[in-house]
Amino acid sequence: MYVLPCAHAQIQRYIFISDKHPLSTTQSKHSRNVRINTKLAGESLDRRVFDEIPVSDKHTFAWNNLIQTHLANEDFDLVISTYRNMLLRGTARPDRRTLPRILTASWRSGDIFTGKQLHGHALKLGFSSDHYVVTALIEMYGRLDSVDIAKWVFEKSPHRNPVSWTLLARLYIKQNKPGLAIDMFKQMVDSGDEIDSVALATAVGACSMLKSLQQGRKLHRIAMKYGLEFDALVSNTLLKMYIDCGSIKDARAIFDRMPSKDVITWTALINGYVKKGGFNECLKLFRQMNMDGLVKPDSLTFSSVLPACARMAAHKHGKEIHGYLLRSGVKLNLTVQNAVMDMYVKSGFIEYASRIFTRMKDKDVVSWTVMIMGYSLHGQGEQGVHLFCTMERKSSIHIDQLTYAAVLHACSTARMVEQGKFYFHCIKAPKVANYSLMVGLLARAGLFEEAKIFIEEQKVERHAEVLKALLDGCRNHQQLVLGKRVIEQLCDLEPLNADNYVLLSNWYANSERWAMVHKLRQTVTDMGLNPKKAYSWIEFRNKVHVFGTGDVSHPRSERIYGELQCLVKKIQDEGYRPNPDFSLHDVEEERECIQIGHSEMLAISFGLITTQPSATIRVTKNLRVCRNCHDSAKLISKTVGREIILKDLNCFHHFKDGFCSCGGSW
DNA sequence: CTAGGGTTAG
Repeated sequence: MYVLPCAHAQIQRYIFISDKHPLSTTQSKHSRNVRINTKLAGESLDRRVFDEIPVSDKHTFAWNNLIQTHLANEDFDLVISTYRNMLLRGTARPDRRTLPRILTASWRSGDIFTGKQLHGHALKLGFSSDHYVVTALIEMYGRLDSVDIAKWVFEKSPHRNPVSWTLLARLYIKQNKPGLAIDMFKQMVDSGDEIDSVALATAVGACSMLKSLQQGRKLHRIAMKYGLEFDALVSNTLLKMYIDCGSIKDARAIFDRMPSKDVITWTALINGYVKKGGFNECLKLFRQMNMDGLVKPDSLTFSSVLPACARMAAHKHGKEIHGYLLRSGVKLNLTVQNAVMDMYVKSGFIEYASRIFTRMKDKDVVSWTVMIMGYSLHGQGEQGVHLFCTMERKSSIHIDQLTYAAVLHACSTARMVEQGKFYFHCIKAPKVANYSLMVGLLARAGLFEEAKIFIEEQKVERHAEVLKALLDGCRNHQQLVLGKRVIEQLCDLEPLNADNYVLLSNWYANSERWAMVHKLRQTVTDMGLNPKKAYSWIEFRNKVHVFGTGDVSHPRSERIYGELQCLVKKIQDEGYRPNPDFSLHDVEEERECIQIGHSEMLAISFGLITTQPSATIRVTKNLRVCRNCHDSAKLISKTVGREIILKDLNCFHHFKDGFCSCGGSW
């Protein structure tokens, strides 16, 4: 730490003014050091006061420039030592442009001691009402956790300006008190002071935190009144505010009205659509942005659009965007690389993801998590657990909830019950997702008693997510009695979720209790609920072809059904028999439909007739694949000699040579 | 020659 020369005793008095001065509380310890160190600073200095330093603008200008250079290089210690030398030489007085720079250096290097000395210098030099010096002081105290002093300086300053108001509002935001930040802004408006775009944007940002659409709209009106609505900063924060407050419609409205949009504008809206699940809209926007050609996407834009591809498993779009990313010259930072990796994992190309992962020099916790989860999703649980161990051994990465969730998932996939328990106990404050994974792990391994005890002990029986994990186990192990109990608990817990009644209805249908089936169906209709519909899709020639259950709307329907009938006949000749049990099936329309009309089979059939022989078929389904379709797909992969990759709600099924990567549990 | 600001991945 540097100690600044405090030449005159008077200066020290300015720093440590009195008991009432807010600075005084933490001072007593330091004041002795100051005196000792002041002596060390040099004999000659004791005789010199700021007043005796000649005023020479030319010299001060030179010092300021030197200081500015060091500041730009982030050499904060050098900034402070240069200032020290400036004082020791005594040929140039610090001016109102000098102090803010030194103050910046002091907070940037976390040095409040120097900051407080500078405060003294500012007073002595007569800058206590200079805007730049005062705001630099407020910022310094605020940044160095002396919020009360920052407020004190603000209150005592004779002229307040938008910068000082904004700094204070930001202090409230940092303390997670957005309401007070907005109050600050309102006071500023009421005080009649001029307001500017940064102040307004800060207040709008506080609305984002509050998620208050009402407050946000008020600020929007103020922005319009002051003619700041289409200031780049203001309109971008308004756009983000509408997204954070859940109104993508308002966000879109301001976007459409903005006369000029920059990369942040586009990225914010693209991201807004992704968060809402509007993946197609997001891709459309990304395309439009590139077609317009006025704005180039940056790494943040790519990091926003890639997850949309991942979530849709739109591998062709994803690959295309990856190619565009490489050609664009955008820097491949960790975030983008992780997003690319995840896109490949989620669209079925685990081997591409793995290759990128291996070549990455720097990996962070997200990179590892994506890859561990990736292996698990693709049925390679052991690989995932192995990778987790490697990570623990090789790097000092801080493992968080999501990483543990990934390794628990991998243990579940690999049926590694003991390891799973071990990792679960490593989690410091487990979340519901972690409990669910643990229940899923036990249930998948057929340890239903243990799962029940676990649920009771951890008191998580009131979480639908946990019960659904248990139900998945029941489904895989055909535990009809327990399954029904779980379904009833689910109906109890989520009475407005139509899917639970579908489960129950299917259970009754299986035992041919049609009265109950009709009653449940009536209940769903009466409550105005909509059970989920199943559909599957496949990309072909840059178009997504979507199929519903029993869908005959596709132009090539006849051919699709013909091919399917042919294939089913073939596998039946080889001994395949469908399973009549649909008791725990979770889509009603599918239970009723003949298996040949299930959406995943239609998509697979379409894939088979449209692609090269031996090409891999990639299909995605929005819900879980049905057991009969699953078993048929295994046999079909063998009959036609093709790999079929089917992504469903929970995982990827790689059907090849009559086997599936999921090992029969999903 | 000086001050406060907006978009990103599991």
